[in-house]
Amino acid sequence: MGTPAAQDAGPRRVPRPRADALRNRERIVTAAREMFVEFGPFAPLDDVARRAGVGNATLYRHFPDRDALVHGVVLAVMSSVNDQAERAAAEEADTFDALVRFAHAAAGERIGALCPMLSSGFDGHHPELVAERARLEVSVQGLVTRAQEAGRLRTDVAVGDLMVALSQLTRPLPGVGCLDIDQFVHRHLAIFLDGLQAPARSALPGKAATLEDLRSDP
Amino acid sequence: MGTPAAQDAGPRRVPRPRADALRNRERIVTAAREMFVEFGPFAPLDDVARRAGVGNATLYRHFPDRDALVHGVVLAVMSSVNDQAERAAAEEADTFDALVRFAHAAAGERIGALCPMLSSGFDGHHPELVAERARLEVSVQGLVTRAQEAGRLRTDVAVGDLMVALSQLTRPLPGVGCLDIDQFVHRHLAIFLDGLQAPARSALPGKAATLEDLRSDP
Amino acid sequence: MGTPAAQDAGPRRVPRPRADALRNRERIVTAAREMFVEFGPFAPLDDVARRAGVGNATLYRHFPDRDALVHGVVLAVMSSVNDQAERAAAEEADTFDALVRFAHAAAGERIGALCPMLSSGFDGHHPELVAERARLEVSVQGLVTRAQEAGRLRTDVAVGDLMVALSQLTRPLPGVGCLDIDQFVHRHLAIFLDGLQAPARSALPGKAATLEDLRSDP
Amino acid sequence: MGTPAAQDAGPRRVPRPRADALRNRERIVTAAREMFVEFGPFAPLDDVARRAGVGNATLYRHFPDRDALVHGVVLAVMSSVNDQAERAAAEEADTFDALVRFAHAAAGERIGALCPMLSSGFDGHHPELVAERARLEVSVQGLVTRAQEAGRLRTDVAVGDLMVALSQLTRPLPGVGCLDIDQFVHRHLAIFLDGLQAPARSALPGKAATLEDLRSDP
DNA sequence: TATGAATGAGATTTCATTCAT
DNA sequence: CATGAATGAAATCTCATTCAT
Repeated sequence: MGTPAAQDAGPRRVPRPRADALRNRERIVTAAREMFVEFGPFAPLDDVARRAGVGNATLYRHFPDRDALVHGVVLAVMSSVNDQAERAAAEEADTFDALVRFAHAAAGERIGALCPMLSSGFDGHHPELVAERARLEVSVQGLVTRAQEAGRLRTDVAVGDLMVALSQLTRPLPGVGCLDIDQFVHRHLAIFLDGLQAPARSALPGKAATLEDLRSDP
Repeated sequence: MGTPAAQDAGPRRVPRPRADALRNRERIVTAAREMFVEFGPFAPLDDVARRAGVGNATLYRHFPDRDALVHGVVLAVMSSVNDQAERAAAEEADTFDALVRFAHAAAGERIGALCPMLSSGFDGHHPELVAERARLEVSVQGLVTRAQEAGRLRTDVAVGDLMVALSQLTRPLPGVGCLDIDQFVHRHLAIFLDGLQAPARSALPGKAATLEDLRSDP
Repeated sequence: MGTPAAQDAGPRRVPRPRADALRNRERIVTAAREMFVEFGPFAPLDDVARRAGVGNATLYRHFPDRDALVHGVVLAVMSSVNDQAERAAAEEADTFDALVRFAHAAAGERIGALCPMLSSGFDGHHPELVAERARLEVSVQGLVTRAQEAGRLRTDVAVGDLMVALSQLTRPLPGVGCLDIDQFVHRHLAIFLDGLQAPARSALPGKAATLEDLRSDP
Repeated sequence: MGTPAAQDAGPRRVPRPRADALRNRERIVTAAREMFVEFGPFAPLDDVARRAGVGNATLYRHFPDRDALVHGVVLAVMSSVNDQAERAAAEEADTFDALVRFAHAAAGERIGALCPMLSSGFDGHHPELVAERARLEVSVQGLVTRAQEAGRLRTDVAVGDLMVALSQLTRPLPGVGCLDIDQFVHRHLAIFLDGLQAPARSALPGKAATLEDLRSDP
């Protein structure tokens, strides 16, 4: 006490998570992400724990139930996707090329695996999720807006359309890899992106999907 | 034996299914199709039976296990889809319009629900399935070929590309209807179809998917 | 159809539970009652099922969760106790003797084992429970009232006092039979019953407990 | 070694427990006593530790397993009860009044919570327990003997009867406070004490319980 | 020493499938 | 043939206890 280190914080309140605990949490999220991509969001949690190399109860310490784990994985994927969006915006000269690069990068991040996770009990109002969505607003929405202003992207679509179709087209098929969908993903994405270029050949039914529409319970 | 009734078949060989048994089978397939669309291919079979209004053991009499039931549903969906393809080919003058009409009709038939079913243990060599695929060969393949020959469809895609993307884009989200995907399906399909029109704006990665590629275990 | 048996009931609605199912249900309740007496209301349900000689899932078919099972056991015990009360009232000449006989009989029925069960999630408003309590109202309340009117029972106690003290004094000690409480139960009950005889030697603190006070959530 | 400090003990033999360790032990026993009264003797030990405001491992340092903790709590309760007995004997003129006062005081000390604890693996021969029982012998046994010699207490009961009935009548109902038993405890105790006064109205079945009978494994 | 984290064993509950009426 | 009931295997989750910081 009285040391400089003790000044800016109360005495050992929230005593900084231990290094090994952080590493375990990381490993669990990684394992869960892989398992969910491969077997869907109902992969046995014991298997997730085994793949992460921890006991099952350790998993439950970090994530009290499946929904919490799904939440963690969704956050991780969204974060990666946002990273990709920011990188694409920064490094790509042409506005549509940036979109294309982002889309294929997001496919690589297995963004399609998010879809089935959203079906689980899911709190769309969780602060962390709201924050990550705000980041998405800035990055991907930016990509879309700039491409539209440059006349490179048809104006009857919105960012939600891009995200949903991107996710659907890249959704994995849970279970064993009979009919490996991955080999087709980038083809179909390319076709869809072609369809996104202005001018529109056909009038689109329905209304453009905004980010708000992607909220679980609006 | 020897009686007129026994002429075309041995005694009590295939004793012609009773009318109520046939109706039960039909109701089970219908119920299973709805449940699989709503909850995915792992919906509890007892629930399927309850929705069909029969006892669970009756379900098991008609379909010895889940795979058999999935098989039945897949056949039913493929059959409906083939019907739609034949109708579109017969009634639509423009070759690409026929494709468009077929695609939206197939989306209405919930073809996307097939995807997760293909993950189950699935015998791609089953005679009925082979037969239905042959019908697909004639109908949808015909739509594609004609549109390509008429210069209305880019030539670097194949029928497998259409079927897979069509299925993926229309896949339902299992669970409660948070984020109702259905409202977007036809939009995204329209965009994808725009992308399918010739000439191609971008070179497609990978190779075109044929019907053969859609076999579960190639 | 058209038979007399089919007249008074719609066609096979609520098709009368099967004999073996009824027997199983009975066996489960009996086993649970024994286990709860011996190990308390948190005895493993698998053990209950094993003692009943059925599979665990059979237990869950009859009683969806522990509370339902506890409910069933409580009903069974209350029913037995009510039987004892009616018999004592019918066969015993002296009004206080009837109370005494009932109390010891109820102790033999292990009424004390009810106490810890009431701690579980427990629906005091369940119709069956309400009915059984009404029966208690008639029988035990009758015993108490008559004894009081005959001047054989102090008038500053009520039926709730009797039931609670009777239950408490005869509560089993869960776990192995170290310190076998059973050998003392009837002694202490006799002393308490002595204290119940008029005239009161001491003023009682608090207010008399009615049957209403024994409702879980009043 | 050889230093003055090491004279009365070998080097670092029983190095006198630190003040904070003692305080922790105290807090753990208090918390455990409260939790056991409220939730029974199987309250999660992590919860006990949390209520005590210490880490779970600290609890395990002081009490290697649940039985050790139960042992500690039982000792604490017995000690309090003995205190009450000595005070009642010293301050109350009438011998039966002393018993009455002691009984109600013991009820206030939650002596009833001891009952379920005796079900746990319990070493009745532990020296500390033997010592505390000896103290009980002197204090409560003294109260009983004196009242009997004064003709104020029926002679067919023994101190074990008093202790067991007293404990049973004041046992708490674990779980949430539906049916709050506490409001009735002192009523029933008063009735029981009335029944304890001489002369006996009824012959008691069984044999009087001595302190020896309360040993866990006789 | 005190602590948060980790762990495996066990309890509850669900469900695909078989049995008996 | 149709049905309700029964079953075991597996999944989720809890908790007493040990480990490492």
